[in-house]
Amino acid sequence: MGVTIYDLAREAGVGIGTVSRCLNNHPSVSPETRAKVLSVVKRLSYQPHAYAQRLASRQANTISAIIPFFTNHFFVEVLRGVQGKSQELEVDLILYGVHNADQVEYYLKRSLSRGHVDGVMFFSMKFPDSYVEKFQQIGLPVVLVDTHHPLFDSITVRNVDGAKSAVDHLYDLGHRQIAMINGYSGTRPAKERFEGYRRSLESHGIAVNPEFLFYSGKEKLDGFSRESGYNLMKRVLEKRNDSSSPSALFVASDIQSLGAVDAIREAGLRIPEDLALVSFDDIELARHAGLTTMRQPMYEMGSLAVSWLKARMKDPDLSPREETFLPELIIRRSCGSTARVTQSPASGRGAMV
Amino acid sequence: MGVTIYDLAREAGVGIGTVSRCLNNHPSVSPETRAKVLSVVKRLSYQPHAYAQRLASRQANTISAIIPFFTNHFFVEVLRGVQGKSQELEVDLILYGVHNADQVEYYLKRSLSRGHVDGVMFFSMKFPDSYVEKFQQIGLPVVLVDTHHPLFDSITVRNVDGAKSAVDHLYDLGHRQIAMINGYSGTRPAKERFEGYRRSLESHGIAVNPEFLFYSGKEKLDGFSRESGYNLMKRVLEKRNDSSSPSALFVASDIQSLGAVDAIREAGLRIPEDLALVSFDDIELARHAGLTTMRQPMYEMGSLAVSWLKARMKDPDLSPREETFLPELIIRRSCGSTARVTQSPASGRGAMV
DNA sequence: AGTGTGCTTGGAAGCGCTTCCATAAGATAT
DNA sequence: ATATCTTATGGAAGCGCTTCCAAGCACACT
Repeated sequence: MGVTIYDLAREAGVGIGTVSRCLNNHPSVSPETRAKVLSVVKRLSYQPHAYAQRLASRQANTISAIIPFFTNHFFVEVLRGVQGKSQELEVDLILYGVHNADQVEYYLKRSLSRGHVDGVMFFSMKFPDSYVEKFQQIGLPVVLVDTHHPLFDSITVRNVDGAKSAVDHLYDLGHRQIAMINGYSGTRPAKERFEGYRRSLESHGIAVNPEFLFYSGKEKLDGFSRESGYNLMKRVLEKRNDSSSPSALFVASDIQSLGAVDAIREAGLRIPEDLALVSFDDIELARHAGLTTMRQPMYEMGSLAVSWLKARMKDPDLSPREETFLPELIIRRSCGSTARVTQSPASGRGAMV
Repeated sequence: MGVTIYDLAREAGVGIGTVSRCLNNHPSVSPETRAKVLSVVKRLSYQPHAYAQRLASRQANTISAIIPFFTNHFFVEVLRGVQGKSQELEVDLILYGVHNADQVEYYLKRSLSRGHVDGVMFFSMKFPDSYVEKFQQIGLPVVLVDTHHPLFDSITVRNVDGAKSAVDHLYDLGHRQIAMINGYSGTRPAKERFEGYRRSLESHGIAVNPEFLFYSGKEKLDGFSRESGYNLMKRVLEKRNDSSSPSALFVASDIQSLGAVDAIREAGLRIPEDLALVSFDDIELARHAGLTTMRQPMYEMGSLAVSWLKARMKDPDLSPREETFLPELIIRRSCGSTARVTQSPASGRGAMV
């Protein structure tokens, strides 16, 4: 069906080796021969057979990304970075979107299939221990993003420092009664973001008030959902009439913050006058909703993952690297700060809150 | 490096043909032999070499999606459908995200590479004429989504009918002065959505008032952007003090609608009391912002594209099919209708407007 | 015993490349 | 003119699989 290098060789009156060398820019081909072959290539509109190349050259020029799919916008943004860099580096990207836990194993197995991909990026989930050894054995490069394992490269965000900055910001605005709404306490982000909260308060000589801590249970998305934010906020508001009530809230994720906003409005309270809010992630909705939040450099993380993977493909014996990104405080209206940092019309405006 | 079927054959004391047959569930293998081989497969933790399989079997079991990347949420949702179905059908999905026009050709060429992919999905952009013939020649299946070409399968949305429903809805709510904010007039969506607007008005005996038509220029994203919505809305408001001013607006896209909302709030007007709004797309932000809009069944469109591609891969001589999806009216607060259709907490609540 | 039938099986051929080795043809040195 | 080195080339081998053909075997039927 297709035109092969044999056709090219016959047509150009040369051998297949020469044709191959022309196609791959091998130096030892005379200019005339090269020109002759390339003209035939054009004339027959030859297309190389990707899998034959991959089989013969023993590399796939393809990487896979195993990523929880579109549960929130964090991943969209990360994926953008991954895709951008893959393209720049001219590798194919196979997308494995995880919707439920079973799929993780399936995709890992699939990636493991010899020669299928040259490397794997694994996002935001616990890398199953049972597969660590398999990957090591086969020597298939792995880069972890937003998750960690000592034997693999990993790119994470500094949740502790980020959370501390968020709470510091509320403190600097004069707040002393700062509550926290968190996700499920068994998750790393929840633990680390609480730790940042704790450190900020302690550094200012404030003791953590257990009454001010609101954790979600081990529910859908580990509590990092709009619903959980809504429900936890209700509980915060119930306690409001007690002796000491919080004047500000640090919410562990933007998506929860959105739910919290709903609950606050229902109660007829104003943000930030009655309750100031700072959250975490900087998903797209946060910009729209005017949430002050800690931005994770998502695009950069995705992009870096691809670069690292490529590096590791070249030199598989590199020892594991780690990179941590520091979240950046994005000031919008929900915190009540007058110092607006972001100035673009789309973020400066943005509806309500 | 890896375990091959030769290793399996030697180890199990059978021939390579038999091994291959076991692996592929070929019927003519005795149960004992099969069991023996499979146990060896497990013991050596054999992994097939994807590209060798693909080379030998002459099919890639892979499809590619060429898609404008994350310019708006339409594509995220479509991609979700594509990914979900690909997984169900066990084909690999290569993602080609288009950021600028040059990449289209590059990706088409890449997909064309013999044996690389078994089919291509092409989204929301004009399929370049120069490539039509090439795909036909090679016989590589193509499915078009949100765009059209007579020689290929295509899945589109009925913009005209959708726009008509949107405007009908405003009419039913009592509005007679209905303006329209549109994207760049050279694009199909802009043309078709205007056509629906026109038909609705005419069916109610209302003449189209040129003063009520606001088109963006050929700017970024063909005017389907928040900025353009903001700017056009400003122009609408400037004209507001004239003799007859619109009481409602049909906006050609949610994203423009969001900009329009910004402008309306700046002017101190209320939605829907002073100005009712209906737009098009139902991106995620629309739900949050409480926009009444025409929902496109994005997930379904993506999913169907994969199904069709698979069908066409089986039977390449199918004549081109077309499917059109009818957008669905999603009533939220921006239109002022009291008949709430959507009741889920996340959509019923949702901030402002 | 002879012939046919259906089920299993082994392994060669072939998918379209890359790569290596041998060789031919010049170019340079002796 | 001969030896030596370079440079350019042809094509076999091999990547790991699928598939097809030939053949072995057991059994049944004349």
